[in-house]
Amino acid sequence: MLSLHQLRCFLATLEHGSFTAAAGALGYAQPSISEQVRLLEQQLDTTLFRRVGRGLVPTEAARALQPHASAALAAVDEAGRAVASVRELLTGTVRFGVFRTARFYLAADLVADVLQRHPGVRIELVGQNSAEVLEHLRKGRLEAAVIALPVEDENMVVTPVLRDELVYVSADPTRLHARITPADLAAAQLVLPDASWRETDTTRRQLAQAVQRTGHPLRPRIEVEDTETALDIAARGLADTVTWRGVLHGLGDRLPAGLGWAPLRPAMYETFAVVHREGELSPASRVVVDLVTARMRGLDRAMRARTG
Amino acid sequence: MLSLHQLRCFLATLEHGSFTAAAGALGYAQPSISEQVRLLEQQLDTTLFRRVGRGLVPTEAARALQPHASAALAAVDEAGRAVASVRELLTGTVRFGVFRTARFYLAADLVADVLQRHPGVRIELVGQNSAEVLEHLRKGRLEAAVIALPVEDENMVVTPVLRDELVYVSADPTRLHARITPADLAAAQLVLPDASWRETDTTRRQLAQAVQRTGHPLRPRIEVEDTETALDIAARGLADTVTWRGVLHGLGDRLPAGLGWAPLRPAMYETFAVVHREGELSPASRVVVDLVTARMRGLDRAMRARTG
DNA sequence: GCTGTCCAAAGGCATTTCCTATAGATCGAA
DNA sequence: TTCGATCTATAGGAAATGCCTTTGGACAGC
Repeated sequence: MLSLHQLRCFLATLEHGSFTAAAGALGYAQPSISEQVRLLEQQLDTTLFRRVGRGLVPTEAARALQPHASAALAAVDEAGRAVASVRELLTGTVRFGVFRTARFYLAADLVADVLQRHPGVRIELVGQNSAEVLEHLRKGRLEAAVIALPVEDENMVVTPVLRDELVYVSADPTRLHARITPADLAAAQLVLPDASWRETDTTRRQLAQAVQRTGHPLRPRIEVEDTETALDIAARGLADTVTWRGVLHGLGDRLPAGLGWAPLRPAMYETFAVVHREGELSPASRVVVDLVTARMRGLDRAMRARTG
Repeated sequence: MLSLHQLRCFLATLEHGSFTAAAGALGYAQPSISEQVRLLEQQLDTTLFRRVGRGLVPTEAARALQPHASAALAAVDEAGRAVASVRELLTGTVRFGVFRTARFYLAADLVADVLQRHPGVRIELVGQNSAEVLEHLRKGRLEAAVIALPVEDENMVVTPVLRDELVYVSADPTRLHARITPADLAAAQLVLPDASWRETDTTRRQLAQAVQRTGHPLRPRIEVEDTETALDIAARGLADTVTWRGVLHGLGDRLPAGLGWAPLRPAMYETFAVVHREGELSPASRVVVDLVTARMRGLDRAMRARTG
């Protein structure tokens, strides 16, 4: 089969006009070049140079071959550069898994950070739900992610980065007394997000367990997909909801007007962790992992400070 | 150094999703593919596939590499086809050496013939002069040619194809008596072509030898480069000239009006031969050699018939 | 005719390539 | 959970390839 090396030797010979000169240019001995070109001629079943006296004269076939040989070498060159560019994070796509409500914690700031450091890259933040993201990690479709614990997989490196607390949210101040108990939750008219993931979502399961201990099922009056939709509905006074303090913190003044919150007792926590498979992480993922870790931990400190 | 084989293995792996499948497709054992891809990763200093469980997941680097790898393989493929196409005479350039006045013998018909049989080829008919063309042959810049004898080179295959006779040409009928002798030539006002080649041109040398035997030098009154110019001048009555019967034959009714011709005594002949180096001739040259041989021999027969 | 230059051929060493066999890991099904 | 099928990684050996040095032959220029 044709090889790049043969083409290189051929082009050098064409350029320098002799095997000897080509050998000099490429740093080989003359017979090596001679052999490579002969092999090429044999494989192409044609004569590339007429051996006349002590010189070589390229044939028509050689002239026909030249541009394509150059193109092949150029493509390989370009290939190396393209890969290097991905390796150096100059181009390419960075994929990172996130839990559904990550946007309230990381917002666009994470993306801005990455883009500022690596202006050429594309970013994909993928993930509908922590369980789904974990599955992607297991299947290798994602290298790293930030998701809610627990992650029961010994092949994963799990780095907890933020502990958040579930709070009760209502537009009615009278319902925001000091301690909201599971019994209160069971009695309340609730709107809950993550309709499609209610079977696997860890928040749902925590809530359901706590309420069920009171002898009642968790039966939200309204189910929606999106956290913000749930908050909007709560703001209209149609139902109360629960959400993470981090979400309220992240929304800031974009929180629908009129909403207040109160802690649950016993408190319910969710821990988010940066997760990736054991072994080497690609530079791209490394960058995002570090940024996310730093941001989430900063947020964690900020929220604890406010509580304290 | 990056090799095509590595790229082939890489692309097959990418396409089939596993080393095993790629090996099956390429007809190798699985470890061979595995090794080639590992080598490629090593040389590119990057990971192309994440080994996850029993499958492979291409990385961003792999996606960046793919189009360039394909381009390289395509270029090589194209190279092979281009060479094959030259080999099969579908395209490419046919270079053929001709003596200066060949156009009067072969005219455009030769070109038309070649083009009709091989519509893709380019044709170059090069040559200022037989001596110059012979030199090109010796240096290997030309594969084959049709030139005037003698060719004193034992490495050349010489095939005589046409014998032509030098004739005296004048616009004055009184000077066209039956036999033009060297003495007549010495006395005549002559216009001769091939001014630049008078030292090497075989016609000139033959003429000069014959005239010098009469004790006079050959001193043409006028010298021009082109045969047709010489004939034009002769037609104006400014001087007489000599030329080959084949030229008059080839010009046909494009011969300037008013010119007549007479044979020389003793007669002077020039033999044209198809000449090429010993050994294999490229298919392209073979075609032209055969065509020229046939045409010139046909012309030779036609001219002898007219004489007889 | 002599000399320097170039291509071709031969022999030998080192590397690469490819194979088989096997071990380790994982996934899906029983 | 276990078993079997499937895939990758590794090891070791055989074959092929690549490259070198040496040498011979042809040619060009002095």
